[in-house]
Amino acid sequence: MTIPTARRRASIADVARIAGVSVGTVSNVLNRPERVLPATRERVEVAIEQLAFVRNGSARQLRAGTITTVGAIVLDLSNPFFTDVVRGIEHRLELDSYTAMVASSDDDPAREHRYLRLFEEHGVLGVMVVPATDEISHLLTLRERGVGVVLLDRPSPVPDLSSVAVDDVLGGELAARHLLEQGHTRITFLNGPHYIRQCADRHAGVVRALEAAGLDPAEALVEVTVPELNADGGEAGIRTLLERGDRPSAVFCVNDLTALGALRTLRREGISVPDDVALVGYDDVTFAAELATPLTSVRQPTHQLGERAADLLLRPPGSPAEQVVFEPELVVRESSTRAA
Amino acid sequence: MTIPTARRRASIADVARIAGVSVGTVSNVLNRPERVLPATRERVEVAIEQLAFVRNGSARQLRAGTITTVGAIVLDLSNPFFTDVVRGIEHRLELDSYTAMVASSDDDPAREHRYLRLFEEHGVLGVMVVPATDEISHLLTLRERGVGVVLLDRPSPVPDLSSVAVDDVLGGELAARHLLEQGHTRITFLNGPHYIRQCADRHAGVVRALEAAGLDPAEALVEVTVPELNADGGEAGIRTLLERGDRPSAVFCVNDLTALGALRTLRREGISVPDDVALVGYDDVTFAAELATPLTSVRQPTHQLGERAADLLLRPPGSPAEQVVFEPELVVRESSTRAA
DNA sequence: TCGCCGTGCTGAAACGGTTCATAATGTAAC
DNA sequence: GTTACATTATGAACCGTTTCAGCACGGCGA
Repeated sequence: MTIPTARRRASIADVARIAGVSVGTVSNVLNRPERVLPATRERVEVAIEQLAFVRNGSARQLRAGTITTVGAIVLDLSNPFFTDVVRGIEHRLELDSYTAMVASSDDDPAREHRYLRLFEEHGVLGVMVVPATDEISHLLTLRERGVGVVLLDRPSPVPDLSSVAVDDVLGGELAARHLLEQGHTRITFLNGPHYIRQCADRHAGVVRALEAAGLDPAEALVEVTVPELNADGGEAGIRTLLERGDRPSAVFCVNDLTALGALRTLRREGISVPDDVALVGYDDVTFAAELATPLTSVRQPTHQLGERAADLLLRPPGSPAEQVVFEPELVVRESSTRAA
Repeated sequence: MTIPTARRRASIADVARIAGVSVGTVSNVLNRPERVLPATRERVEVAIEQLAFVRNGSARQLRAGTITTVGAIVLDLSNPFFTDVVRGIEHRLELDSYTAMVASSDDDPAREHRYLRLFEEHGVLGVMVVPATDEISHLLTLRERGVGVVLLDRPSPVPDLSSVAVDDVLGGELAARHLLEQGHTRITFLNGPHYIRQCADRHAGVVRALEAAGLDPAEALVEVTVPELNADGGEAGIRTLLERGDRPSAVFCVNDLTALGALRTLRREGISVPDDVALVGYDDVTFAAELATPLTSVRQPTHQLGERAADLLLRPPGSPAEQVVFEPELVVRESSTRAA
């Protein structure tokens, strides 16, 4: 058992003493080396090395107010969508030597508040948040207190708050239009509840595509609400359909996990994808292309989403707010294209 | 365009003035409310509310030395294995109201160093690190300076450094033994290069299983080194085999992504899994169970890995170092069990 | 010789909390 | 009425930096 040496960390004063200079000079060596004579600088650097001196970030920040840290809160770090967004954020921050504190709220507003408070106490420059609920007044008051705020994956409801989102209506439209182009005249949509903005928007997109094709959504669209937005939800959705005796020809799933469950269940029932049923997912997760039947999916520019959010946050204070909306892209694979 | 109010954040002195008490009393309200008369406390709380006062974490930490932040560095946040580990860490930290700063090093030692320095400057209690290389002397010196260190997913090479890892030798053995029990007498192993510890260990496990079964590894084991540890690597591995005219009956893949590529390629060549070839993966990623042919895989206790690491880090200083090694578990699914 | 200027360094104030010795006040015991 | 003690509140010292007014010194022009 080793007793950790509880020896106090070396301070700038210790360095100054060893080097035979004043604390001000040590600080200059650290922050404006050009103001210090090379000979003096050398002595200070040797002392720093010798003491293994590491600046105390708290004192530094307290005095200088300098902040190179930002916060990011996403709903779920185990969802590839959000981890990709975070990668984009980190990527952009690195350019300016900023660093991110990352946390997941797990859809829990209380956790979101806890992390926001922590970030604020640590004096972050700003935060990027995927809000757990539609209630964002706390983010507005946070901003009033001087903390930068950028909404992630959610368009801002007020014009003076920056946000970065993806056009989910367009995403739904792309998916539906593709299926219509494949000759289908009736689309089954395995969707989540409409109080989730993404679900409502994607639904609106499907409706738009149907109307553009001269079809009546009341007839041409069958919407099935799945209990969960994952593979089990997809399985349940397909079973519901089959039990009603409704055998779809084209299925659009609100995300790839749901599509995965649908695919599995259709197969087990002896229904071939894409020969009997065309299937389209959403998110284009990494394994979508790797399935036995590669999955057609709507890809969102996750990396750019994060990069742009960080970009907006790092702009000089006083810059006008911006609402950025990215366009999703359809990636066509085997699951929706009947073999020639 | 809104001009952000550059108004200074309210300080504890402001609160004291408004409430008509001293700064010490405000501090007591915040930290030891039971020492303050309810009436006084009330007045202070009203003032806090009124000023929207938020403690300055830097000043707090500078003076009190109190630290409730820890750092975690993993190789790649977009790998589900690591995100699950991080979830475990967060889960454990939450019990004691600690918070984690998370970063990914991308296998880059320079990034690892940069984040470690940042964490140290911010006075973290300790760090949990999946080291990017075998070189860990910087972690030892970091610990000498009073920062807690726990190695993640890597057994410690020195006895007085704590670590949390999974027994990869056992994992390899479990996979191989399972295939042998299915009646196979020759195992093909799609593996990565042995300088990656996990690959070398899993190989050793396979050898152990073969020897235990009385087989000569020189004959019963065919190892194919794949160019990448992902689906393309798996595809390449299978193609190499088939081009040599070697049609395996049992394939063990070093991870699930590799297995995915192998599965896809075998299928395309008209080789059935599991009827013609038994297939086993490693990691038990979320979609392993969701494939058209659900994949047998070696599951690692990722969540526990993270929880335990955080646990070790939070122990009182001076606690003896511990090397924790978890046991992996085989999850048998269709891909390796020939239909009866 | 004197005054002026630029360079390099010094040392103390300030940042915003926590902590602790001390003061003020009230209560109980004798 | 005095002493002893518990309860609350006070305010100054302190944490380790950055910043900045000012000092020492040497060189230069008049």
